[in-house]
Amino acid sequence: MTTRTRFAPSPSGFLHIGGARTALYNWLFARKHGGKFILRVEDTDAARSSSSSLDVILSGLRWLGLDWDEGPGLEPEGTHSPYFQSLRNPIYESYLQKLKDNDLVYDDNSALRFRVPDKDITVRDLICGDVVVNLKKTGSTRWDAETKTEVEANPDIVIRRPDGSFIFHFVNVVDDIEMEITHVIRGEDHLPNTPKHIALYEAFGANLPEFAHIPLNLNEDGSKMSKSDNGALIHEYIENGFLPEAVVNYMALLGWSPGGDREIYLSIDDLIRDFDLKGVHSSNSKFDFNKCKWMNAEHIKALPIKRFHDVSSSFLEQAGIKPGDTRIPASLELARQRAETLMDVPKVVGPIFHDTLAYDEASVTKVTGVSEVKALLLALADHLEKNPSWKADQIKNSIKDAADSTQVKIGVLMLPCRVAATGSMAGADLLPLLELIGQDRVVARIRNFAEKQLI
RNA sequence: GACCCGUUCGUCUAGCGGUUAGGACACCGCCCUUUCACGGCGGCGACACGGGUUCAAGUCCCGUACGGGUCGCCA
Repeated sequence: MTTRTRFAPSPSGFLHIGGARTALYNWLFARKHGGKFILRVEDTDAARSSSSSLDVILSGLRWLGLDWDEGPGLEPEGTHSPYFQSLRNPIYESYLQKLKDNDLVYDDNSALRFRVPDKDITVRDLICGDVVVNLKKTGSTRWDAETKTEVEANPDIVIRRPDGSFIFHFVNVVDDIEMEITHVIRGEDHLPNTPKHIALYEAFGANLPEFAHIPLNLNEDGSKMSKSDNGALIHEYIENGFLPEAVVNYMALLGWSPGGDREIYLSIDDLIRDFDLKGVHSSNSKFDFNKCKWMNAEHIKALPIKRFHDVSSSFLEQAGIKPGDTRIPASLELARQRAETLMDVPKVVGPIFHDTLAYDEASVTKVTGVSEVKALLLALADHLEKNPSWKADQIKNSIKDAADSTQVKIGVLMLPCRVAATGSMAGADLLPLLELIGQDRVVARIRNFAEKQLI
């Protein structure tokens, strides 16, 4: 039997990191087993659905590289079309009829309820192990959040609203049966729902899929991640210059481990090969944005220059650096060792392209503290101006000469030179950077800085 | 409140009854670099607690504490 997994988001308008990770685990599992990954839109709640909010999810999945074999956006969508729950009502009606035929549903104020069996139901979860629940018992009381008391409740679950629309548990199970899903991999928040789903499977006489409930991702303070939290939304990663492969790498390791020390997966194929539900934890994890950035930097360092160029171009353009500029390739080589995200790239290479520098205050203050700095810089400018060959090693010689003539160590000149020429004490390797900026501009900047910025 | 899941450095984790409890991020220090980084080396730092079982327990069992989840005509 072919392995079939699915990701079933509601079109909320956001692709949350937690949802993305759920999608990733389903995708990895399907790819590992040569199976199919199905995307299904759970839009039974009409009020929350719109095409634009779906686009956010689809584009986020595409950006991550999580391609689906059946689902929206495909032509044709697949053999179980449609993949929007709002379009599948006839299917739900026929399944409802099966329940009616067996007297398993009844009317309750125009809503329909499914008779829950009075027996222990065992969820055989691939990650959490066996979980046994009696729905009749646990459902007979309910916690009222407002009064903070237990109240009597009807354990039978509502599967259809008075307006005829179906409820999540029902459609979820029906679709998973119809779409021949073999492995239901989803957040642990669904674990308590699963006995209900199993009761429904049994009522339909359907075979159970395998269940795997993955732990939740929490904020750094242990609270539940919501869309307003730092790093919570996939499109923030897109905008902030993250590489999809780095985000995938980080997400994969947040709740799963291949065992051993391996962390960096530059190749998605390696990740697919190593991925295993057995390595998924049963405890929640906290999201560490810092480590995610570090991982992104690792991936940037390993990027082939061509692709680094491609993924950086939009960030360079935003900073007013034109695509065809011949200085870009050399600039990128300078930037790659320093960039944690692609947003850092224009910051690092900016001084090569722009003459108007925003002098960093702390850097200027530091330079001001160097004794006789103005005279040093003017002497440096003179030596650089006389340089016959504007290459990195020659530039170094000029700086050395300037240091000799002013009787300081070369190290003393480096910082003022850097700040004068680039605006900041932090930046790329200075000599090649100066080479790329060009002799006239470097000299002019140093003189200008000495006259205008230093009092 | 009931039910369910969980608990190894601050964080992500390795560990599958016998380990000086390993790695990574972050942090600190040193080296490399007459610059910024990268890199290298080192430091700090954890088995929630209490009972069992066992010659031996982070590893198995039971409690307690703590964290999370669920208890909808949301998904």
